Amino acid sequence: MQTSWEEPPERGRPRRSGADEAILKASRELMFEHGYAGFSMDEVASRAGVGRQSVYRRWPSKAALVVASMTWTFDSPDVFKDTGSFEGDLRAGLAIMRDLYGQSSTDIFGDVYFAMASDSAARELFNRNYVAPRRESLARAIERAIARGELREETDAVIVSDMVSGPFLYRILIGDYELNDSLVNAIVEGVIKVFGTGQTTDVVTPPSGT
Amino acid sequence: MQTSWEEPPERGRPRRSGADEAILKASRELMFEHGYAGFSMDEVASRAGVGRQSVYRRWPSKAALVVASMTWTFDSPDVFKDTGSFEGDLRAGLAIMRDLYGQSSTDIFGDVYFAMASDSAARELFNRNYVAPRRESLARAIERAIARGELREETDAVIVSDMVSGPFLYRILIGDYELNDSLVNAIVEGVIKVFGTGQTTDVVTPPSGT
Amino acid sequence: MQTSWEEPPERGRPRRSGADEAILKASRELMFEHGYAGFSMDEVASRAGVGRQSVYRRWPSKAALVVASMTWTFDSPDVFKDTGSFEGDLRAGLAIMRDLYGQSSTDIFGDVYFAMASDSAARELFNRNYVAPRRESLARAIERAIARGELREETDAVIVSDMVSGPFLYRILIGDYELNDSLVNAIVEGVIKVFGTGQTTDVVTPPSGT
Amino acid sequence: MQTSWEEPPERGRPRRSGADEAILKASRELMFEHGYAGFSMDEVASRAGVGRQSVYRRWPSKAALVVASMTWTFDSPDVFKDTGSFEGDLRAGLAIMRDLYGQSSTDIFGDVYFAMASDSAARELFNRNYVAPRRESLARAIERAIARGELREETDAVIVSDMVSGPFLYRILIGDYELNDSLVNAIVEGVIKVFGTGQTTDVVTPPSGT
DNA sequence: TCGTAATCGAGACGGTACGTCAAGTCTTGAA
DNA sequence: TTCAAGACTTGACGTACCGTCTCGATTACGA
Repeated sequence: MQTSWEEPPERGRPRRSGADEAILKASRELMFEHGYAGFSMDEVASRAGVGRQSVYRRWPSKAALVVASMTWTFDSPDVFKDTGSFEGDLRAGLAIMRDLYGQSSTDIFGDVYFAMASDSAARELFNRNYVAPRRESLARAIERAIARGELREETDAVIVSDMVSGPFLYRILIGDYELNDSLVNAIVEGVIKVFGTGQTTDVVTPPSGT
Repeated sequence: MQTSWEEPPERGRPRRSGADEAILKASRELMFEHGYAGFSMDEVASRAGVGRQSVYRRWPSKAALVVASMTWTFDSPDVFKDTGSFEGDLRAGLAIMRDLYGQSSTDIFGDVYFAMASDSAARELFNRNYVAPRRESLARAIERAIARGELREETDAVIVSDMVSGPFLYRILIGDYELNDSLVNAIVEGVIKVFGTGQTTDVVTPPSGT
Repeated sequence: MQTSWEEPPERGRPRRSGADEAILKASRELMFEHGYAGFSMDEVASRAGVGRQSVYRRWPSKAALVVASMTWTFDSPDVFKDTGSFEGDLRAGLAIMRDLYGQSSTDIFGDVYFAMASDSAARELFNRNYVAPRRESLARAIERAIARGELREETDAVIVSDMVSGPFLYRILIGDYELNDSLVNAIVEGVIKVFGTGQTTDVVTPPSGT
Repeated sequence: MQTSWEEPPERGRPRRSGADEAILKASRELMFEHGYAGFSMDEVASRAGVGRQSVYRRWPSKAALVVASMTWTFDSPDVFKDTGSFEGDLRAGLAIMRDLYGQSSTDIFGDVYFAMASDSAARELFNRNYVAPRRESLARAIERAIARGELREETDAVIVSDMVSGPFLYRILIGDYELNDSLVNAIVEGVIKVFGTGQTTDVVTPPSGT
C-alpha cells in the first residue's frame, strides 16, 4: 500500500528505509493517546527518531499524515471476500468493520474525518487509499451476486455502499451505542430486501451473528 | 432555541441584544467560507462587530461556538411530521434533510463532527440541540406507525435512526455524489421492508419526490 | 529614548511596563554571551519572562531587536559636550567612545553592523537612535567651534564625522590593535589641521591623554 | 591568488577545473542580489551547476565562502603604487578604493564584516587575503615617503592605515553620502599635515580627481 | 443620585504548534 | 577520489491563534 502523497525521486541518497513506517506508527500512537488536537509534528518526529523535515518530505501537512496513518492502521484490503453467497460476503465484511471500529474510541474517527475535510491533499489520500478499495471490494461482491442471480441487474453499487457503511459511520460518530449484531442484521436484511431477487444460493447463511 | 451554554447573570449591564445572533451568523459565514480550520475567534468577533471577550462570554470555546452555530443553522425542530402514513413521514423528513444538507459543501460536516469530537461540552450541546430532537421526532413517527399497524411492535428506533441518517451522513462526508431521490427511495424501502408489517395505510404515498 | 520601532496603540490593554526593558536586557545578555548567531528569539523571550509574540509586537525582527538592544546599551546622548574648546570637546567625545567600545569584544560590533545591513527596519532604528544623535552632537560642537573662530566657516560636518568615527570603527572591526591615545591624538590633530583656522581659545588643551 | 582554504589532495579524480571560479561567481552574484541573509549554499551550488558537497569541499563554511568571494571580487593587489610622491600614491590608492566600493550597495560590506566576525576561519582568510595586502601596500608607500623625506621617520603605519581606510569604511557602512573627492581630499590633507615633514617632492600632484 | 455590577470594544499577555528554511553532514551510483 | 543529487538531523524563524487578562468607558438597577 502506498502511503505518502508523492513518489520519491530516483536519484540522490535514497530515503531511509523504515522511516515511513516509523512515522506512521508514531503518528498512530499519538492519535490514540491524544487525538488530533494534542498531537504535534514535533512529537511525531521525535518518537519516530527522525528529523521533522523528513516527515514533511513524506506528507505535506499534519492532516495528510493523520489520514495516512489512520488509513494505514485501519487498512484491510479486501473487505468483502467471496464466501459463496452475497449475504455471506456482506456479513463477513461487516464483521471486519465491526471488529475494526468497535474496539476504538469514537474520537479517532471524528478526527480522521476532520483532517480529511480540512485538507485537500488528505482527502485525496483518504479517498484513494481507504474509500476506493472498500467500494471496489463491495462492487466486486455485488457483481458476483448479480452473476449468481442473488441481486437484480440494475443494483446501484453506490447506494448499496451508502446503505452498508452509512449506519456504521453514523453510529460511530454520533451514537452512544455499540456496534452490535442487531445493526448488522438490519443492514443485511435491508440491502437484500431492497435489491435482492428473492432467490438465494444454497449456501445456508446463518440467521444472525458472526 | 437555546444557543449559548449558560444563562447570563441578572445584574449589571445587560448583554447587547442581537450580539448572540450576530456572532452565530459571522460564525456560520466563516464556516462556509473557510471551514473549521481557517476560522478564528478573532475573525468571528471582528465580523460580528464585537469584542473577543463577548464571544467567550457566550460560548466557552471555539468548538462550542461552531457546534452552536451549525446547530442554529441546520435547525428544524420537527423533521418527521405526521403526514398520515409512516412512508409519508419518512419521505417528508428525508426531503427536509436532503434540502438542508444538499446545498452545503461537504466540508462543513466533517468540521462539525470534529468540533464535537474534540470538545465534550460541544458534544453535549450538539447531542442535546441537534441529534436528540431529530431522534425524538423519528421515534414519535415510529410510535405512530406502530399504532397504525404499519411497523412491527418490536421495531428498534435506534436502528431505524441509523438506517435513515447514516447513508445521508456517509454520502455527505465521503461521497462525491449528490443527495438524490434514488438514495431516498432505497432508504425508505429498506426500512419499511425490514421493519414493516406488510400493511399500509390507505393514504397514497407518492412514488418519489420532495 | 525610544527603542521600539512603532508607537503602541492607545486603546486596549496597555503594554506591560518594564517588558521593553526586560527584553532589551535579555537581548543584550545573549549578545554578549553568544553573539548574533547563537541568539534566538525564543531564548530572549524566555529570559525576559515574556511570550514570544510580545517580542515581535515591539520589534519586527531579530535584526531590529539586536540593533535596538545594542543602541540602548551603547547609548550616550550627548557625546561631544561643550568643554570650552573644540579640541576639548573632541577629546572628551573620543574618550567616551574609546571607553565604550574599548572594553567590548570585537565581535559585537560586527554583529550590529550586520544586523543593520541586513534589515531595513533595523537600519532605520540604528540611524535614528544611534548615528543621528552622535552626528548632531558633533555638529553642535562644530558650530560652537566656528562661533569661537576655531574652525573655518565652510567646515563640512559630515566629513569631520567620517574622519572622527571612521578610524575608530575601522580599528574595532578590523584591527587587532587596541583603541589607544595615539590614535585619538592623530584624529584630533588631523581634524584641527585640516579644518582649523590656526587660532585656538585660551583654554589650554593638554598635548595628549584622556 | 589563493581562494580556497585547503589544498586539494593529489590522488583520485581531479577536481573539476573552473568549478572554483563558478562557485565564487555565483556567490558574488547572490551577495549582490540578496546580501548575506537570503543567500543559501543550496542556491550557490545550483547556480554554479555544482553539487553542494563540492562547495563544502572547497570552503568550510558559508562565512568562509562569502569572505573568499568578496575578497576575490574586490581584489587589487597593489593599491598604493609608486607614483613618485606620497600624495600621489595616496590619491591613486584612494581612487581605486573609491571606484571599487563606490559602485556597490552599502549592504555588502556589513555582511562581509559580519561573516568575518562570526567565523574565525573566515576572519583569518579575510585578514590574510584582503586586509594584509592593503596594509603592506600602504606601508611600502610610507617607507618610500620617509625615504623621500616627505613623512617623518616615526610615522605609525597602523594609524595612517586607520586614518585612510576608516573614513571610507564608515561612510560605506553608515553614511547616506557618496564617496566623493571632498572626502578623499580631507583624508589626504589630514594624513600629510599630521605626519608630513612639510617638504614635498617636485612631482606636481594634481589638486584633486582620479 | 450615586454606587455596584456587569457589560462593551480593544488589544496585550503567555503559550504552543505550525510550516518553512537553511546549515552542515551523509549516502547513493556513476565517472 | 570526485561528481551531482538529494536524503538526513538540527534548530531558528516568523506567523497564527487559543483562551485569559486588563484597560477605560458605558449602561442598567437598587439603595
